Amino acid sequence: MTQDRINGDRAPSTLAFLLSQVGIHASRRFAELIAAVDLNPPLFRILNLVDAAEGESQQAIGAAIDVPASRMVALVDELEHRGLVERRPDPTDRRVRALYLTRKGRQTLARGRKIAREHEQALTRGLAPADRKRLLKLLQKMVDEQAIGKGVHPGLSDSKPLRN
Amino acid sequence: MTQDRINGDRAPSTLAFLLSQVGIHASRRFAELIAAVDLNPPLFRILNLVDAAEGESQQAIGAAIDVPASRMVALVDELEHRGLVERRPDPTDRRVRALYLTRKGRQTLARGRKIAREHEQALTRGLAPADRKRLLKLLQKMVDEQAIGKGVHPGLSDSKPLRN
DNA sequence: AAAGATCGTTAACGACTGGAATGGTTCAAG
DNA sequence: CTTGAACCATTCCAGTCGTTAACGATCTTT
Repeated sequence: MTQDRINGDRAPSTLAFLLSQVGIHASRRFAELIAAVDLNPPLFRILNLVDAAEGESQQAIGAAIDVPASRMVALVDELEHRGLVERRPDPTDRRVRALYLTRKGRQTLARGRKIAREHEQALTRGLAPADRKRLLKLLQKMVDEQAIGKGVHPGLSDSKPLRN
Repeated sequence: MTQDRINGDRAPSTLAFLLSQVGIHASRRFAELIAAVDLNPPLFRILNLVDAAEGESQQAIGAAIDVPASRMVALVDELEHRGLVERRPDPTDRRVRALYLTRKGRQTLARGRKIAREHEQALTRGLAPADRKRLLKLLQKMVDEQAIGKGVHPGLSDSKPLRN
């Protein structure tokens, strides 16, 4: 095979670039793994949010992860069709569709979380515990200073092949 | 404004999640900045590659960053239309379109690199030099162990608003 | 010389998103 | 009360992108 004679790595590899590479890799990989329970990152994220705050409105949850209302509809539809989440009328506001997890939803969420943990391990495999801790702190610091949103990022929902 | 009563951050914030957040943020932000010279990440990436290996074929360069041949066409078209890159016939293989930077291409590349440096600084602002170094090493280690490709990731080409 | 790869290109299809417009509903002001 | 602004959920639509498949031209291997 024609070796990649082209030097794709000769660059000093800036932090910004590395961060992008690793971050996107992490996302993609997670998307692949979470597909095992028929979820994609946004869906999984929503399940988590609903669990953390049951009874909230779609938009409230959408706002928490920067997902526009119009998109939330389809996402929640999906979740509801699969019987993972329920839309119930809000007793105090008839406009609102309060979200609740179903028993099945909790099960799926639990399985998803397990996958997330495994992903975490796989990703940090090769890093000593001390390193992990350090990395965590450094990243946390960056997030704090960069005012990085906590949204679900569009375009990373599906698990692209990711040859590897 | 209705405070986001929903706890979007109560999660232990795993390394995987943080990495995704930060990485995607870095990509998005860079896309915004590089737009100042009318480039998007893939285009900038290609410019860099061509500079590093002038005279290479489109596909060779595409392979180096995991961009399929069919996509390279449009990308290089764009670059060529703007007069940043030239397609020249390859003296030894008439199928090949060897790529070369134009004077203007070099100028734009230089400007893009400056932007990249500024982005790097902005991103790591708040991190002590020692921290930066450590972070760099840790990430590098992860990349090595994860066999992460050096591709340009689809879906992150344009600069979405990224409220902030 | 023939068959099988390879390069660049084009066309077609499908996937995904966000914005605008629409009922129904609530809330605040007068 | 009554009226208008703000708000929730939903539908529709349009623009963006990227991937696959097929194609001619050209090289290479046998």
